[in-house]
Amino acid sequence: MHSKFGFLSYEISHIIRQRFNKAAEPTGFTHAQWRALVHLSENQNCRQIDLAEILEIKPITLVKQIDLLEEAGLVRRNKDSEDRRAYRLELLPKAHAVMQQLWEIADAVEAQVLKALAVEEQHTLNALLERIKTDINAKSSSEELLGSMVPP
Amino acid sequence: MHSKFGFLSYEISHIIRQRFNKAAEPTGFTHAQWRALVHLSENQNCRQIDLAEILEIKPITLVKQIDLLEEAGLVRRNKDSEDRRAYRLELLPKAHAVMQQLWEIADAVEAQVLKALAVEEQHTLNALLERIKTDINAKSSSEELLGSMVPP
DNA sequence: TAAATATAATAAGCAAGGGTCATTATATTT
DNA sequence: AAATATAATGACCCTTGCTTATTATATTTA
Repeated sequence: MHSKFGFLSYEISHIIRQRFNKAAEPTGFTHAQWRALVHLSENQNCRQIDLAEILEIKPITLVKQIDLLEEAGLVRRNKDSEDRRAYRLELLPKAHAVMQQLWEIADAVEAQVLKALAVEEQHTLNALLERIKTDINAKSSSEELLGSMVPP
Repeated sequence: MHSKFGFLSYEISHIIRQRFNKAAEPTGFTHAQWRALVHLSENQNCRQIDLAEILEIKPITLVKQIDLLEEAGLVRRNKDSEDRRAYRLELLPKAHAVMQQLWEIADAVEAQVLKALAVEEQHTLNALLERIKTDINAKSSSEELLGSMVPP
């Protein structure tokens, strides 16, 4: 029998995104922007390219999300004083209020989705997923390393 | 500390889809069509609306996937003899050959992604996700039931 | 130090996956 | 018979992400 981890993880995360987007609709923010906000708050004043790497999306994909967050007054692009090509992303005060609201939605959606599991099982699940994620990241950076050692 | 199950499951399934789509590119099928094929093979001769419900997508979204699978000669729409509005979806012989090839890709991608976990841990992970999925399905059908008992 | 190369942000335009709303042809209920 | 519900689908839109190319700087190399 084949494993269905791929389908399962996709289906569950799809449900989470759908429910989040629906519940967050009045705020005007989507799950993708929410993800950017959370990672930005954990890496304040980073450059766009850094945040893109953290989010594992291409810089051009992030540009549009930042545009939206900037229009909404949650984020400001500050010129990097040391590199005139780059911007530093600043999380504005308004962002914290919005994020509090979005965390409530995110937590509620997640609790609903995970309610079939005991708290201990939820920890196990998260720990297993964290290990998968860490391993993937480690592998891709060792590949990058390998790539840089074998120039074209 | 907030749980990040939503982000984790999204990120991992996104990686799986990306890798699958890349590896399956020569076959001309995407992960969404692959998912439809697998669920159809487990529910042969069902109607489009049934398959859409199984896949948790809207019927109109499925229409396009079935169009592609039909063009590729993997699926045939047969008129339902009891309901002239409906089609029954038949998996053609060619589908089985293609699916064998796609299972190899899917299994390889999954093995790569899950390789940080011991086989036993992989089983635990799948079992936990299955329980989440089952619980969500059970809840949504009881909601439907409830809905039908309280007409608008 | 001038020239080649790399990098940060971004514009233009595309793909995949999914959705809403409306339509047509049947079924089912009233 | 008339009203309502349902299966498939057409027209068109959204979200998230991508590739390729451009501009303005930085950095490296010859």
